[in-house]
Amino acid sequence: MPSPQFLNLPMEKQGQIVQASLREFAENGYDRASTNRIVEQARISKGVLFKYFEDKESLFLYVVEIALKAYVNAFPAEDAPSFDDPFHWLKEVTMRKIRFSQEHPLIYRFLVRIAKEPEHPVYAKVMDAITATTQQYMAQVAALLPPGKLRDGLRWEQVFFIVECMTRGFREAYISQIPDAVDENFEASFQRLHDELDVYLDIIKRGVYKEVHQQ
Amino acid sequence: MPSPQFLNLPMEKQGQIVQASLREFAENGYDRASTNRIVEQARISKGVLFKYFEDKESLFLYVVEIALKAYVNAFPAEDAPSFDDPFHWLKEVTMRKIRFSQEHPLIYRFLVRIAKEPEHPVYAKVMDAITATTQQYMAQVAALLPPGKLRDGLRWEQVFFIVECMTRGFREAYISQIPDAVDENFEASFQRLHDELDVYLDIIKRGVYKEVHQQ
DNA sequence: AGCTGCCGTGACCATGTGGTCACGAGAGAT
DNA sequence: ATCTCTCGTGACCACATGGTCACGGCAGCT
Repeated sequence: MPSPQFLNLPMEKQGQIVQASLREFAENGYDRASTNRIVEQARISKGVLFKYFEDKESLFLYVVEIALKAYVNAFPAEDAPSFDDPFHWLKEVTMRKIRFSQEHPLIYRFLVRIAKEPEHPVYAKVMDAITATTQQYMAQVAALLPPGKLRDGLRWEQVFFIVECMTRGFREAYISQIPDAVDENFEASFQRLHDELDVYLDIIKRGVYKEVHQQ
Repeated sequence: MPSPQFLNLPMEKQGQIVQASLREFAENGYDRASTNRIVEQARISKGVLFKYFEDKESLFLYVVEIALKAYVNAFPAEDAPSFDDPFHWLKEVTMRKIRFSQEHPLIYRFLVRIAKEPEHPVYAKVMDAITATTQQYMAQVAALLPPGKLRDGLRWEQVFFIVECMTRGFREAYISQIPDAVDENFEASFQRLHDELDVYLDIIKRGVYKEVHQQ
């Protein structure tokens, strides 16, 4: 979508523009985001922005593309976790999402913002890409879901649903205001999240399995 | 906040204005909402709207007031449920929220919209009012939380957290697109929700209690 | 009929928006 | 030195926004 001119720019300058756009869109949403502020932040002139991109929407879509690419990269299919229990996998996915939100806070906030604007045309596309990513990540899992472990009447999709709800609330509550830069005691807080998450996943696990999994 | 002029208007006209504002704000959020469209929808002229309300924000705050009043009324303290198990109460609260969202879809969407704009000044106020409502509703519950029922290391606040996450996802998934008017087979779908909700609450209950509660 | 006072009107204002375009700086070629 | 061509500039445009205000209609009084 961007013009060749843009793609021939030094990476640093491309980065400036993308970063400024990400921030502006993340903070204000699509409509309220101002191209004036973007060019100001990116230290370029108004005119050239619209030589690089056809219009505001084109810029937005490009930034969406970048964000999704980064997101997908955080879930490389080749090292999807092997597991003996689907809950290992659920935990791994959640931790990767959290790690992503800490390593790419701007992109994360950008995507979260989009998720709050369902009326916007790209909403469906972005959400599809995101769920597709984790679903592709779980492709092998689907086939291996152990039958008979769940209490009668329960389906794995219900389990996934409740886990997804919980982890979303978890992410929002614990990392709602992430700084732009990575925190210094990153690993320490990461470990705390790890433990806390275990508590909640264990609740659901005990709630859905026939017999209690040994701790 | 509105001028006496407005309050002396026939109720029907007041209703027109409030309804038009609710819809415009619910659909577009505060910033994107257009007073031009509001006066158009409400069939009044631009000038008089700003005689009734000092400015856009004042109108918005008034509408917020109306919405919150309606919400609070949906949780009358006098008939807070008596219970032998906090989960009865959790279920009752959730069902009332769902019922409210079906009986006042416009107001519900309006409040949901606000909940998606944390940067807006009224966000905190609205969220506080909402949580205060359910908390006041549960005042007696807090004192009566049965000790010793939870597995060691678990706290009730963790249980409430996970239930809140689950029920929010539940509401969003099942009633994301509610029509403006109440559905005709209202009670039937309400019963379905009832049953489905039981499944999820039961999962959490089994997950947090020491021994399984008899079904 | 004439006067008064209030309510509602919509053209109008300043401001900010997404987007344009005539201009100029400067590098390379001759 | 001059020409050319590309890239970047920022004043500028039409438009939509929240908000204003001189005006007119009209009910009630004298």
